Amino acid sequence: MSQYRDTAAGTIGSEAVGSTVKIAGWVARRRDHGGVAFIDVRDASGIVQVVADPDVIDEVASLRMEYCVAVSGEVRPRPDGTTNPDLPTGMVEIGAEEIQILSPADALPFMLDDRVEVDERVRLEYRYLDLRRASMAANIAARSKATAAIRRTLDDLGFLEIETPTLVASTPEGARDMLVPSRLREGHFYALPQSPQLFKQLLMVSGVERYFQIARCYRDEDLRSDRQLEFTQLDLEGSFWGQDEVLDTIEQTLVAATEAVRGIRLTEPFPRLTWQEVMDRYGSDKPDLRFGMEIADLADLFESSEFGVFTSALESGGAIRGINTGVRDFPRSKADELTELAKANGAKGLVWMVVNDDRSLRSPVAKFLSDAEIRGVIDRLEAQPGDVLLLVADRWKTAVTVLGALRNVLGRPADHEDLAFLWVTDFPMFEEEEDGSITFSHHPFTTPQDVEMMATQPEHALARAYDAVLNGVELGSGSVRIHDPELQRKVFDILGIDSETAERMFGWFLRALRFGPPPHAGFAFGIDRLVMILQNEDSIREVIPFPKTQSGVDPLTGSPTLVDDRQLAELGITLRPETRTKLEES
RNA sequence: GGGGGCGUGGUGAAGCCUGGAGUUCACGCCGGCCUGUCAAGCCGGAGGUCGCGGGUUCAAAUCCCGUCGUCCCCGCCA
Repeated sequence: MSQYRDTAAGTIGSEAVGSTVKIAGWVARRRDHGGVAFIDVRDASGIVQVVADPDVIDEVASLRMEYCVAVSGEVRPRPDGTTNPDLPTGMVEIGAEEIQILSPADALPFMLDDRVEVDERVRLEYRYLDLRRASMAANIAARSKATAAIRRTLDDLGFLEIETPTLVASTPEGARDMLVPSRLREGHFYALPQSPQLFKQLLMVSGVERYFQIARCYRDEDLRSDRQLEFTQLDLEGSFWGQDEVLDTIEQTLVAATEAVRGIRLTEPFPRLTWQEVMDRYGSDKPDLRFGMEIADLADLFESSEFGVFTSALESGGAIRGINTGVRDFPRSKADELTELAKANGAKGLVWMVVNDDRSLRSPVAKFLSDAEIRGVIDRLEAQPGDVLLLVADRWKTAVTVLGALRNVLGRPADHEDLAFLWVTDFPMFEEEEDGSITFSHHPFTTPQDVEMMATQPEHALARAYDAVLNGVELGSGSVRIHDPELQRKVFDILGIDSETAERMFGWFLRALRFGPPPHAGFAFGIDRLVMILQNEDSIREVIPFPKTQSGVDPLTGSPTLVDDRQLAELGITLRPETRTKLEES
């Protein structure tokens, strides 16, 4: 196998008894009994127990945790009563004949088992040690299995894997660009791609027809447990395609990745729900379908109510919606906490009700409601004694999103043992900004479902855009692209982008659309997020070997760093005075 | 930009609310004993500017203010 070893430690079983093996790896544990010592040697394949006599092998006394060693010896069965059923190699042990210390290790900054949760900053500072832990090694392996399965699937379907540039032109739309100064053109900047979007569309114009890429993407926005400055997407595009071909193909990659990582075969096709439907039923465009607690429309029950909060909401065109959160303790403090949460999500207030044994209600608003209204709510929400009901009367969007947020807080499973994939289709074409202006909800190259509607009632126009969702997490999105320059111009027009601006920003792309572009559609989903959930982790950082902290710092390498003034000079860059001052102060 | 949690020997925690000597527990580290352990065991030892700065007080890990780091969330993320 190599000069250092001929056998993988974790693969040694009873069938190897009697043979002489040479293994190499790290000292995971050392149990020194004086007259005999046990050394657990770990390599990438697993752990095997080495037994050594300190009187025969001098090295035993100096072995410490995480020393890198090579051991040769005879595989033998463990004596009766000393086998270890928790270890795949637990029926055997290696009687050491020679132990060679390949390299020693300093005392560890933290223990490499999963017994205690070490501060993440320290883990990142010594990430190479952190990655030796079984759970992290498993995450790395799972990620590799997932991408391999995706590549296999797409290769079988005839896709070409094609790289696109990572030094690209900055565009003012979308997320903040990560910028790279140009030395050859002083004062000019490249941007790192937020996605290969326009390049993959150009490849369609080029006649590629089936493209994919496992692409690194960059967005200079604030970090979260599911967001890093750089992340990896499966990016994919197909010519002569509509939505169905995209969804079917992406589904195959997700099925293959899940099977590779979890060993389970998902049921296809995944549920497909429209944006309107998931908003109405779950109050989110990325609903978690692992639990019910669906939102009910209660407006018709209160049309002639005496309760002003409800009637005024309805009179102003709003909605009254509610959820049944089931039987739970509901002290005043909980009610206050949920009300705060509702307000933080934009609601004016939250109506809570607890169903009494006699099917009356314990609620601050009970006295304003008629018996018929109370019966109506209980029936509509299929409430039983003890159930806690939550109602919001507000603008439709506010009512459902608030209840959606409450639903997640109250019902979401703690882990990702179960998997609930779904498609959300028929997204709105545009959404309204806080200042009332209109912006695209996907990206400006998305085909509208109805051109007429888009022009006359853009706020109600739907797009041929769709998202993949898993366990309440947005995996990714895609759309049927515009391949008609005239239609593209209309979309820019509605967005308030005049033809001069469009020409300046995307002229090179619009020109390509004048050379016989095929109809095409595509998708991209986050590999990090997918593997995170498949591996039952709550942070994307657990499946990224070398991630950054929330402030964008890598504690291992210290990046980002200051650079030499000479380097800045070559780029024609001077730091702003206020920046210099800030740096000098710190 | 905003809200919240955390910061105590190398690691993890308790102590903080209700101020009174760096106190405790587990892991690790160093030394010793030990021939069947697998989180080995037993005995002994070393190791801390309680993140940093300021304030209150006779006295601050503990109370107050600021600051830094980190995590979670809102904004942001076509």
